[in-house]
Amino acid sequence: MEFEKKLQRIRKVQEKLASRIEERPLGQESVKTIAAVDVSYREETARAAFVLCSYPDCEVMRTKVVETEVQFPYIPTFFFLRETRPILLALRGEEFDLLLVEGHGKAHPRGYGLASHIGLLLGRPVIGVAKRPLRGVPEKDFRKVGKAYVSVGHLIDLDSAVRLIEPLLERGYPKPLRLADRLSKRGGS
DNA sequence: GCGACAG
DNA sequence: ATCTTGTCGC
Repeated sequence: MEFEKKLQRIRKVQEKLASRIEERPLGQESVKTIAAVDVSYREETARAAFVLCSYPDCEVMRTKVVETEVQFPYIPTFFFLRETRPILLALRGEEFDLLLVEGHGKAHPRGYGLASHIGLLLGRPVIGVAKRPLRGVPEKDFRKVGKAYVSVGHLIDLDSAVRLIEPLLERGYPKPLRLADRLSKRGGS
């Protein structure tokens, strides 16, 4: 089956899974720890960094870096195919009240981006945070917070996501994600 | 040929 | 994301 045919099949899956995403308020009081994950690449190796911080103080409590073989190329709106594996590996055995993922959640053409997928798989609250918006996405599905485009991943609503992200802004971007980004590039190894 | 989008 | 020095622009 050719490439475009496979993508068409995956589009259907995304639309189906999107209906399982749960949006609901998440109070700041219930968040004591917040985690962030980001992935960098070097040849055919994906390196995922995990950072756990206290909330809202944002003191780093723990970090981790893992590496795995790249499984998929980057295809806009199918980003989750490329980063799900390395991210799940980095999150294995970790605990947190809320997770920040580098990439969109509901702010996606089919309402199902990487952050949505990770949230559904984990069954934990997740917020999608990206540096740029995707084309053709309803403005109501995301919010510009500082320099970041925030959207619902899973088990949280947009207003709660925005309120929870604001205290973490540093130079316009959530500190935990900046740390994860830096760690995935020049940490360990 | 046209258009071009998370990382 | 990654390749990469200096340079154009706010």
